[in-house]
Amino acid sequence: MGISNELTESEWTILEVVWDQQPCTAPDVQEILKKQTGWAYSTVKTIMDRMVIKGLLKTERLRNLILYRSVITRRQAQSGELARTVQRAFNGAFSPLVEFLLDQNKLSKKELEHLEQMIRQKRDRT
Amino acid sequence: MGISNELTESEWTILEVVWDQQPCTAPDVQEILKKQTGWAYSTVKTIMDRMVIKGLLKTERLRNLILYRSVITRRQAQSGELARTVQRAFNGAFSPLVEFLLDQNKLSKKELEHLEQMIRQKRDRT
DNA sequence: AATAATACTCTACAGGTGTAGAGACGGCAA
DNA sequence: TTGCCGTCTCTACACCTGTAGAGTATTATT
Repeated sequence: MGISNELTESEWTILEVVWDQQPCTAPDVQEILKKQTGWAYSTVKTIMDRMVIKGLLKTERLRNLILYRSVITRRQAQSGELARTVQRAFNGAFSPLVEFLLDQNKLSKKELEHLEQMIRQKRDRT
Repeated sequence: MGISNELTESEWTILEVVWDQQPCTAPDVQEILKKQTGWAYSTVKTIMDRMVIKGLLKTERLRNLILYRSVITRRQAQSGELARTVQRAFNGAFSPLVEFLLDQNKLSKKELEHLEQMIRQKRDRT
């Protein structure tokens, strides 16, 4: 069913780290994000614990440590985010979204070629 | 520069109506959304006034009425939403997004054909 | 064993969002 | 002119999110 809740900016930030490092502790995450965000330890910990409550992360105790893991994969998160965007902004239809991308010149010539190839492959196999 | 603030679900809901009806009053919008959302008049009005403060809507007085208009176009809103999604979930790269769409089989055969054609056109002209 | 270091827990608070009731105000109908 | 109706304004409140300090517990060090 994918993920239904919307992820906040902070949650994405945390998840990126967790996906890379899991299982990991809150201090690990804080250390890694220190430079990028300037968050204090309690900040990171609070967000992570709230994410556990929301079912975004799960924990396991190891001695006196708490190890965090992500419940959803990066792919699931991407999928969810995209689905919501498409739902909200493009009224649920994917194709207009792609047309929109093309229209806005968001893609380079190389990317266009690449895509064309992918589409052809896909099409031939459908 | 596009729109920088993120739109909430409610704001999208309101904007959809305003884009269709502008200039329009808060009671207009409330009436139209009544069935869909069940929002009371004050709810609609409050959201709309907050949107004015945020610069999403603008107002004009006509007699004792307040007429609302959208400051941003639907296209700008879509663009902003998409940009944010791509930034957050796909690390800023558009191409992986489209590949993702293809991978997930989000597009029908017809849409694929259509896209292929569009891409070819685009490519030839770039 | 005493102390330092580390990680965890509790509590707090400001600002944003969803939601809306109650009251004020200005035109229009009787 | 008086009252009613539609519209607006003010105020409120609960919940979520960002942010973090202070205190407590547990482990490691000397």
